[in-house]
This record gives sequence, structure tokens and C-alpha cells, in this order.
Amino acid sequence: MTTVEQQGKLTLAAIAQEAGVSVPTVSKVINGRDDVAAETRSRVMAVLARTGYKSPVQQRRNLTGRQAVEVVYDSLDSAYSIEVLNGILEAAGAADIEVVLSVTKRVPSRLTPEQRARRIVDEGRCGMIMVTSAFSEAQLDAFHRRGVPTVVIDPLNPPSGKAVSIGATNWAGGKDATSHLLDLGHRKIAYLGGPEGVECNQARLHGYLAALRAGNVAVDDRYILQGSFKSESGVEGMKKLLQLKDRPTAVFAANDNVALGALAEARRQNILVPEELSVVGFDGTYQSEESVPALTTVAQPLQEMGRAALRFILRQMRGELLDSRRVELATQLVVRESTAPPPGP
Amino acid sequence: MTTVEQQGKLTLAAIAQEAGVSVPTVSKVINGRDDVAAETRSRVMAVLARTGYKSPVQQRRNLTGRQAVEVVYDSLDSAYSIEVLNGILEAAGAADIEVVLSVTKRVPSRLTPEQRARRIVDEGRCGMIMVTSAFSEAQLDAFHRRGVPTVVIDPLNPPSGKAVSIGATNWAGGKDATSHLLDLGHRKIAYLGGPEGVECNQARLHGYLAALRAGNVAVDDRYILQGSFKSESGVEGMKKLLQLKDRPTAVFAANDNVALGALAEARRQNILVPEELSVVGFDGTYQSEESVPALTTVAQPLQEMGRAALRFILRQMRGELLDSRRVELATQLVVRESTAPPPGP
DNA sequence: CTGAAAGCGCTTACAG
DNA sequence: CTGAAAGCGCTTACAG
Repeated sequence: MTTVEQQGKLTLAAIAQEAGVSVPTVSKVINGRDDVAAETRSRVMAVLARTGYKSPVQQRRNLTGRQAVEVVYDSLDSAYSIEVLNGILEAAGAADIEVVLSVTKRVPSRLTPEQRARRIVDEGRCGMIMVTSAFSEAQLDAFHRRGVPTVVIDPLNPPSGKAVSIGATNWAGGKDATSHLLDLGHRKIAYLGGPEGVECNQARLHGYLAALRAGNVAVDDRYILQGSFKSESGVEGMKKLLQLKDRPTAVFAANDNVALGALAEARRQNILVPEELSVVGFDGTYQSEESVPALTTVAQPLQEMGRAALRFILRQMRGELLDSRRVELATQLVVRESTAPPPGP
Repeated sequence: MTTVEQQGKLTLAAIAQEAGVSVPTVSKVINGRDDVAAETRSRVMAVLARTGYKSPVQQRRNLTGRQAVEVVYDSLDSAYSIEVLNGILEAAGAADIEVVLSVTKRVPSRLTPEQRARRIVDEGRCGMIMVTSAFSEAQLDAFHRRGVPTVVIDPLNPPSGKAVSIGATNWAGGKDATSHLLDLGHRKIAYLGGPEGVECNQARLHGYLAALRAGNVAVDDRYILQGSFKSESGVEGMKKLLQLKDRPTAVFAANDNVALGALAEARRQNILVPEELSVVGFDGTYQSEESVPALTTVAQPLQEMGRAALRFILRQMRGELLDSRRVELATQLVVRESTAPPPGP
């Protein structure tokens, strides 16, 4: 067999010989420098992965510590984020992997993407999970070059080939929610949207549009609002909708927070839900269950998304080939008390 | 002054020059080899200590590998836990310390307290923060013996001398909430309690009792219920209270979740809040603000509690003496829409 | 983009 | 015991 595997000494020189390149070239690959041809890089990376090369620093670290995954949230401020986090923690606990958590919005990093990537590699992270996080292509690229598996859950920007992206079937979920309202007899259905540029919000909106089209209901632009994923946005949006001369009889909200805000505003204006107005949310967090009336919503498998993210890291660590760079887990419409047929004329 | 301290480069060569020996000799001292004269050794050690020499491995660890604090939650399932976590993350980010997060309820550890403590020390944690976590005295003792600073936030069991304990002024908060209701004219005030054995719940209950006593209102045992900190508990408790012949006109709930559950049940039974029933919560999470009616509550400085926990770790790392092993941060009554004078007879 | 060459910081083997 | 010399593993600067 090959020289490298026979003799136990794993040095850059051995890797270089095996890969048919020079020692400096291997060094560059390991340090994520960009002046290496893609083909050369992948050949060297393959040898590194196969032989399980560890830098002296990593070797020493492996003696005591466990593997750790870096989890980065944009912000940690909703039931959504906790549920995903619980899924990650559960899968990490089962695999005996540490979770190092950080939040970018509250504590902005002074480091460049390149420095952050280097730090994370030096600290021996086995992978990286970003949750609803805005990341630069440069950042993903830095992890990719160093061979750190990266998974993004519900990315704010469109998915990149450099990371695995996990989400739910937002389009299908949006379609289901809207179809449910159509089936109840609603024709005047509003979409109380989230942040305009965000992928998953776009997908939900297009699911809504698709359902309307399938139901032969004309789209009314006044019924389509943009906002944020916070409950204030539901309050504000609801105010606008209720000022319209031709009010909608149903509202599909971009997520549960927005739906709960809409519910609160309807209540303040003494509009009965579901008798006078139906409301559907998205997410299926515990809050949707506890509200009065209990919220009809499109449940995402949030914990499962967290678990899946960690499992993807594990599989990439083992060098398995992934069938797909983008995974969508199924949503499910949960009908509760906030939806009913529209009021008679 | 000396050469070493002027130039920032701390290498074996610099140490050797400073100590007036050769590089190999310094190397031997650092590696604990015994073929060095005692006098030479101590001279070299003195320079090493004075200059704070670190091996390349240590240097790199210091540059990139940061200190880490272990944060252990009992469970992560409420706005309360997120807010505390955000405080910890913020202070940790500011101090450039990593947060390694784990949850015990969902992922029970197979390790003994002793093994867990050993692992945490081996992994070089600079401290340990436990949040509303049940911990054994053995566990705290294991950390204590190894000199790992430990802070417990809202401990489930009574505080131990082995750890610093952080909480809010639960007793005073309970008293404030109840006094507010008394001031509004209520005399029939229920306490919708949390889990019976838990410290902070006990303190809130006793604050409630103290306020009643101060207001010359007799305690009615039928008005004091025990439950959990979850909203179902508020629903169940409210059902019981509303079945009483002599219903209370006001409810002080052990926390916001319970209060929200009470609000939901009142609504289901068409009881108007605050016209027919006043409700006060405890915690002051964002959920209390967003509910309809907005909840009057005793706000805890949850983020500040998280920040304080991390700051205590830092101070103990620096070897500072602590003035106190138990800290209570001030609560504040926030009056919103869910409280009003009792209905007339 | 690649790698020969120089260099860095530390360790080891060994002559004195 | 000490340190000059050789060596190790990695990185850096730069010529091609």
C-alpha cells in the first residue's frame, strides 16, 4: 500500500509525497490560503481526510477535549430559535459533541471573515451551524477551503454551494395554509408577510400566490404586506388591513409571531376570531398552541431541523458524500381554533 | 531595561540571552529534564516567569483558543431562559469568552458528577454557570475542589456555600405585586404558585403572605395553589379558582407563563380582565408585553442576571475576593393593563 | 499556481 | 552540566 499509511508518522512531508505535491503546497491547503489550484487542493484535502492528518496543535487537543460544533445565531429571540437550538443540543448530546454558541447581532465580532474562519479551525471545530444568519460568501468560502463542514438553517440570503442548507417546505406550507382558507370559503385572503428579502418569506408568499391561482382567486395587491417576523409587524399590518374599505376575511401570517400580533390587534378592535376573521400562522411553536383562540398554523419540524443540521455535520466529518446540498423537511398544517368559514354577507 | 521586555518577541532564544544560557538549556528547563544544574534551572525559571513565556502551542491557544465557560440549563423552554442566555452571551462576547451550552433534562449525562467535573476541568473551562438547574452537592463540591468558579442562577434547591447564587428579589417582588393589588382595593387575592419546593417560588409566596399580613388581610388557604412554571399550570389553577363559591378578584401568578395561562382560561370563560379579574405575573419577559391585555408583572432583570453570572466568573478567575456568595438583583413592578380595582358588589 | 530555498522556533544527540 | 551542531516540522517570500 501507500507509504503514508504504513509508517505512523503523519507529517506534512508524508502528505505531500502521497499527494504528489510539495510540502509548502500542503501547508497552504491546511491554512486555507487561496493561491492553490482547485484540483490540487481537492487532491491534497482527500489525502488529509483519508489519513486523518492533524496539526500538532490539534493532536494535542485531541488527547483531552471532545469535538465541538460552532453554532451561530443571528439573534436568539423567539420560540423558533429555542426549538431549533433544542434540536441541535439534543443531537449533539447524543453524539457527545460540544455546542459552542454565539450570537452575532448582539455581540458583533471585530474579526474579519478570514480571521473568524481561522480561529474556528484552530480551535478544532468539527463543523459550523448558522441559524437564520446573514453570512457573507467570503465567510462560507473560508470554511469551505479549510474543509469545515457548514450547515445553514433558514438562510437569510439565497443558499450557496459552499454550505448545506436546511429549511422546511415553505412554498408547500404557504400553499397549504392558503388552500385551507380557500376550502373554508374565503376569497379575500391577505398575506401578512415577513422581511421582504428573506428566502423563506418569499417561498411562503409564492405558495400563497400559487394557491390563489389554483383557486381562481385574483391577487389583490392591497392584501399583500411586507414587514418583519416580529409580532409588532402583525399589529401594524392588521391595522392597515382593517382600514381597507374591502377588508379581508382571512389572514395568512408569515409566522406565528406575526399571527399573534394580528390576533392581538383584532382583539383590541373587537373583531372576533374566527367568527369575523380567520388567522393562520407559520412555525407551530408552543406559543401557537397556548394562544386564545389556539392558532391554526403550518408547523415546521424545528427541532428536527436542528437535529438534521448536526447530523449533516457528522456525516461530512465521516467523509460521506451528501446526496443534496439543500434539504427541505415537510411542514404540516395544524388546524386549531383561529380559522372558520367567512361570515355571511 | 532588559532586551527581552523591549522586543515583543518571546522566544527561547530571547529567554536564553536574558538568562545568560544557551537555547538548548532553556528548552530542557521548560521540558522538565533533569540534566540541568539547580542554580541554572532557577535562574531560567525566574526569567520565564517574569516574561510570561508561552510555548508556541500555548501562544496559539491564547491567540485563537479562547477561554470557555460551561453553561448548563435544566431545560431551555421559555422566554425566561432565552433572556438569561442572551445576557450570558453578551457578557461572554464582550470578554471574548466562549459559551459551551448544554441542557440536562433533554440529554441526560451518563457521567457521574465526579466524571463531569473532571472532564470540565480537563477541557480547561474557566467557569461554570448553572441556570435553574438541579445540582447535587457532590457536583458543586467537585468543581469547588478543583477551583472552577461556579455560579447558579435561580437554583432549584437552596443555595450552597460552594457556589455563588444569583437571583432577583423574589420576596420583595412578591410583596410589591400583592401590595399593588391591595392598593387597588382587592382583598380576595389568590397566589397561583409554581413548583412547591423551588426556592424562588417560595420567596414569592412569602412576599405575598407578608403583603397580606401588612394589609391586615387574612390568608385564605383555598386561594394558594401550587403547580409548575408552565402556562398549563395557570390554566388548571384558574379553573380551580373559578369553581370556588367565593371567587378571588385578583390573581398573583408565580410567573408570566402561569399568568398567561390564567388569562387564557379567564378568556375562555368570558371573564373580563381587568374589569372582573386582575392578574399580575412575574418575570417581565417580552410575552408579558405582547399579550392582550398587556400583563402587569414584576420584571426581573433577566439579562442582567446572565451578565452578572459571567462577571462573577471573571472576578473569581482574577482571584478577586467576593463580598457575597448570594446576590439578589432588584425586581420592578411594571403596571400595564391587566390590573384594575375590583368590580363593585 | 507551484515549489526550491531560506527561515523560524524548538528539540535532540553528543562532545567536552 | 553545558551548549555547538544537526535536525524536525512547519511557514514564508519569491522566482519562474
